Amino acid sequence: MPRRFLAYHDDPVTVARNLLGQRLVRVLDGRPLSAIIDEVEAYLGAGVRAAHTFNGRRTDRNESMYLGGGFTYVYFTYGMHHCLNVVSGRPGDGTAVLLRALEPVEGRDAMYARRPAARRDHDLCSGPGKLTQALALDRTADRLNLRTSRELFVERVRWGPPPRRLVARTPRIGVDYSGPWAKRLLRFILRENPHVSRR
DNA sequence: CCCGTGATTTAT
DNA sequence: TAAATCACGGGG
Repeated sequence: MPRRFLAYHDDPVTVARNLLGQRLVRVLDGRPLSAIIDEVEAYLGAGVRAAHTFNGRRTDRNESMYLGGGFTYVYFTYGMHHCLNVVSGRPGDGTAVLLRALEPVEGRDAMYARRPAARRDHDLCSGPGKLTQALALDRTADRLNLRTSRELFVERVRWGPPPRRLVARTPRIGVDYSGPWAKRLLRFILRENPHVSRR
């Protein structure tokens, strides 16, 4: 399976673009669940507000963000939700890409079982907390190496980023507190698909 | 609109 | 040590 095609050590904007349209695979009880990556956000690292690594912050929670490209950073927030990031850059950079929405492909029945509130396919993974619930990802999935893990990895659907005309850019969701950085167009969406967050 | 829920961060 | 915050989701 082609899973070493992504240059995870690139900057987070490049990694974000390259992840769009690729297939995220989660193996659960020996069975693959898979979904196309439709919406991502880039988090630029230590110098930039809105990043968990702002000001070089380094704690038990965000340690994996410094591991360098290809690792996972899964954090717990609002007392009940987990969010999945793909770490980018070089070790120490503290940059990452937040996965915000997926289009379910394989194992939708298993996803519905974990997402009682979902009524239709586009409810399963249309948000960062929803997709971790659908794919059974929590802090135990933090610090995984996507290049070698057999439980979580990205499969190549296409070389390189999608054509630019198929990608929309907007400000990131939920970072209004971070001043001028909140306006930057760091959210990337595959155009014309219903599987995005904030429907 | 508002609230749950608890780890992390920030203020005192 | 106490209070506020939070890269959210679900139900009105």
